[in-house]
Amino acid sequence: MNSKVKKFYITTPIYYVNDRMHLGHAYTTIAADVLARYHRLKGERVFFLTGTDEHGGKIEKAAEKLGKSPKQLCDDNVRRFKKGWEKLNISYDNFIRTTDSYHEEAVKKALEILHKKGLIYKGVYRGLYCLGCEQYKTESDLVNGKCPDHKKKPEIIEEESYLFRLSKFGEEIRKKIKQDELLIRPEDKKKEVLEFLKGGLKDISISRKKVKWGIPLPFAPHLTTYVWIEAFLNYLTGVGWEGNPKKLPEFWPADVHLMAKDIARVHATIWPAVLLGLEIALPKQIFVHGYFTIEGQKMSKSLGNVIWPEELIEKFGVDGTRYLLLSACCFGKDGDISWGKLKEKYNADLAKGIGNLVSRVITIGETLGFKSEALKLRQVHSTEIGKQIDATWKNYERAFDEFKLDKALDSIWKLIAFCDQYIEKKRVWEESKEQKICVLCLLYTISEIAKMLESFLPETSNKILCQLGLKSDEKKCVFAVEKKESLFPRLNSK
RNA sequence: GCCGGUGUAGCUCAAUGGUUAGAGUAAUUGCAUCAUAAGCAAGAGGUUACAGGUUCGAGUCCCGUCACCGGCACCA
Repeated sequence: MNSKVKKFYITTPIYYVNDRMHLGHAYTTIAADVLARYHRLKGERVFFLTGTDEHGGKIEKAAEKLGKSPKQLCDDNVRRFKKGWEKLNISYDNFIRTTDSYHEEAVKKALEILHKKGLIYKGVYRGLYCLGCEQYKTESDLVNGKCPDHKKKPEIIEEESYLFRLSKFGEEIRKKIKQDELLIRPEDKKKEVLEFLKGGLKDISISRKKVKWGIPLPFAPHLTTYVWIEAFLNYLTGVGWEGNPKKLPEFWPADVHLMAKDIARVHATIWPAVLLGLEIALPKQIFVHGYFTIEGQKMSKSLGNVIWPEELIEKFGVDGTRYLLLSACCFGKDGDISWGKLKEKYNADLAKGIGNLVSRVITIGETLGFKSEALKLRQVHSTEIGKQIDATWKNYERAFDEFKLDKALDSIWKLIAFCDQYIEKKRVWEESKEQKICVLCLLYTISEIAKMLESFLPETSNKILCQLGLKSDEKKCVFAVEKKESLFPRLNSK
């Protein structure tokens, strides 16, 4: 393997499989896919990891409710996740399940190491336990000192427990985050984490006595491992780590862990602490994106305002869904969506934007009989259109470097608008001396747009290149245009 | 309650303390007819949540209030 080629390792969180795939899962994963595709396009060696988190009390309970074994429940839901990712064109390199034996084996080794180093020690966990919920509660869970679900006062229970010396690493982690050795983006999330770390970290219990569905602790097999501790390790085992800190996978450290804001804090505390404990390099970056609200309200099943990814795909198509989610807001901030707004944007940007542009240019190309029409690239470079394309590539790449996915899309759409203006200005549908070269330049620009779209809308990108009948080498492009069906049919009122 | 964030055009969002607060979109008007009735252009649209303060100058900094969002460690 050529070590001079840059590598890019990106992860999504592993999703908890107690329920089906929702919009948040889809958003993170699509974003990760776009980034992975972009870096592949740049010729980098890319590894894109996603997967599922399958242990823990919640799964145990959900399975019990359905009369299934936990493993069965996981298998069923994993199938649904994978189907969803296939539908959305997610180009992951590995789908890890925390029940995979290679993961479990490596986790046990890691725990042994931490135990031997004294970073895991035996102690007692004291907590408020609600017999009704069969769960420990925090003070903030309680209403008037009682469990809100069972209206009962929880009991104080002590149980044998193994604790991880998280407290030992707080200061070191704070320094690394402050100095961007562990980069947390956007900036406000970094601030939030730093503020939290100021107060220091407490040791956490990493064993569970009452949860049976989990990885047994190697030094106390009657207890299972707390899910976070083992789940994080997927980022290592997913690229082939076998539990030896001296033998790290070639893709480690991760270039970026992508996630929603709810789990940013644990990723910025427990996970780095585990790595420091194992003396393994920290990931380079944690990138945190926001949530979607629906018409200003939190999405929730009880409000009945949930938008499922499948519904989006049905209405807007796969690429429509990918586009609408990523362009809905500034990547890294919260966004608000509604069916009305989504439809408006679909029509404006996809049907009337890229769809109509491709349609009109292809028609003109066909009318002119472009069955094998060559354009020498040097004929474009010095023109206004060539300059525009160069500028667009620059903006596009700059946006990607800063994870501004919405800005990258913006830059493409500016080029689309430029093409429409150009068509108008040159009146390219009319016969003239420069008509042919103008249309060829437009076809070329559209082929460049298709290349830029590959990361975001792989299917559309393909369809465009197919209609252009593009064959190219370093010096020229040859077009054999053929009109096909609309890229994004306009949606009418409904 | 504590910690952090957000609040800018009808909607989605921009704006290192420095011209007259900008884009896109929607609506309006004019032009165009290659195109999925799509395109181009123009005007209009603002008490920057509210109230005070610092400053020659505040959307930006400080104080307070309100609204919304997230986190608060055994749910993951």
